Amino acid sequence: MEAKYKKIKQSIKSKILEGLIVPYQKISSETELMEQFSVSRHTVRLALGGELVNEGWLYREQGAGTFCSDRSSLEQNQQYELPTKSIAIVTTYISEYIFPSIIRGAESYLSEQGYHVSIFNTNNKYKQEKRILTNIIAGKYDGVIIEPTNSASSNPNLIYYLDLEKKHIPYVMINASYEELEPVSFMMDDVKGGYLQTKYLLERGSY
Amino acid sequence: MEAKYKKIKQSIKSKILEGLIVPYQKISSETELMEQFSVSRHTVRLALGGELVNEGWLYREQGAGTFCSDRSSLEQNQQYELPTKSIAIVTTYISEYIFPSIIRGAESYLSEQGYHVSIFNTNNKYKQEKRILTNIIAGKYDGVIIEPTNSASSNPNLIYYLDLEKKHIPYVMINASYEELEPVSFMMDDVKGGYLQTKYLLERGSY
DNA sequence: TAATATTTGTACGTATGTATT
DNA sequence: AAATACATACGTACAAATATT
Repeated sequence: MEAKYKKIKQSIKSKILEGLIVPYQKISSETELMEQFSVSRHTVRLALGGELVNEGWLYREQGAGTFCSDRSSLEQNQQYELPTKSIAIVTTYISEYIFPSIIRGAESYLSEQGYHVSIFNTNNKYKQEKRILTNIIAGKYDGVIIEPTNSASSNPNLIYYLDLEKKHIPYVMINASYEELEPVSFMMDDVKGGYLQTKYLLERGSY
Repeated sequence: MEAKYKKIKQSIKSKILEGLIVPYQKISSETELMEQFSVSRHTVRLALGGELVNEGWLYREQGAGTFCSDRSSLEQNQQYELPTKSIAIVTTYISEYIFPSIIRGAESYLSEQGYHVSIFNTNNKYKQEKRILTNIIAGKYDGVIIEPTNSASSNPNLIYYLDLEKKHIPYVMINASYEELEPVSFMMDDVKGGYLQTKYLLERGSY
């Protein structure tokens, strides 16, 4: 570590680790560091602009100064939490006629409530529907609006719908209903329907 | 992205993403890059020595040269548990005018490729945008098409966009771009745009 | 083996631009 | 308006590691 700029880096890094520099605190300016370490500005910038910024120790604001980063959020990088509430809307084909109206109806209510909307299309294939359902059941979503695959015939994924019920994940069907299933099941396809179904979904979700 | 060194960075990054430069391949020397781009050595080093090395795109060996990193091992560390591929589309208001066209353009291509589309709306609020971005970073998605919040001003969530880059999650911006960000960044808002951006995203995703 | 050339690393100087205070 | 602070970009020189002759 004979390089001058590396000594400066280590000095600053140490102060951060020791708590002598705390998040959002302004550190010495480039000019001041030049004097403190008796080096050129180029060397100071070599020290500041490299890893210290890139690895999240410092951040710089042109005209303002160089500041200590708040690493608390960054260190939990592996621990990104899931968002608060998400509703999944599953359709057979996203480009289908029902799509825009359902989405608009649902979104106008959900956005008021601070929910997220995730949209999936099954391509009317059971395999995809299964994958989506298992994904939803895994716990990522708090409610489901679904247009079941092959509405008319029996659905091999019924077991997953039953799982939804077991997990108390409220769901609403559009354009279909299965006799085997107890739950909230409608048949609607317009804007008002989207809104009402969504509202219903959220009310059910609060038990 | 008017800075000379940023253009050089982007040029090199693109060649890596496009496969024109493969892992362990030696790239042009600093002297050659000086001539190719008609800039000083200082500017070349500004381009090479920053994020490109720090984020694992390049590695340098004194006396030998600058080489393309092998990122395959790095990427497998952030194991995607997803059985299938998902693309997230983030807009400010789902009901906005750009939404239907973007969705249709994107979906028409994505459904061919067997991808899922998830849609989020930020309500043009940083807090929601942050929640969505952290969710995406958590590894559920393989690509992002995003209309950034408050396109015009600086975005406090820039750090999460940088995280996207670190995690090598390809993303495309619509209706905005930030100078602080290197990557694939466009400005489009029609159906064809949605299609092209999506196609681009998938091609980038296959490195 | 030895000398030379190439390539990246460190460090200095200077100037101007841009953003903030 | 002026001062401060970081950003970009030109230049030079020499050191250190590697590659080539």
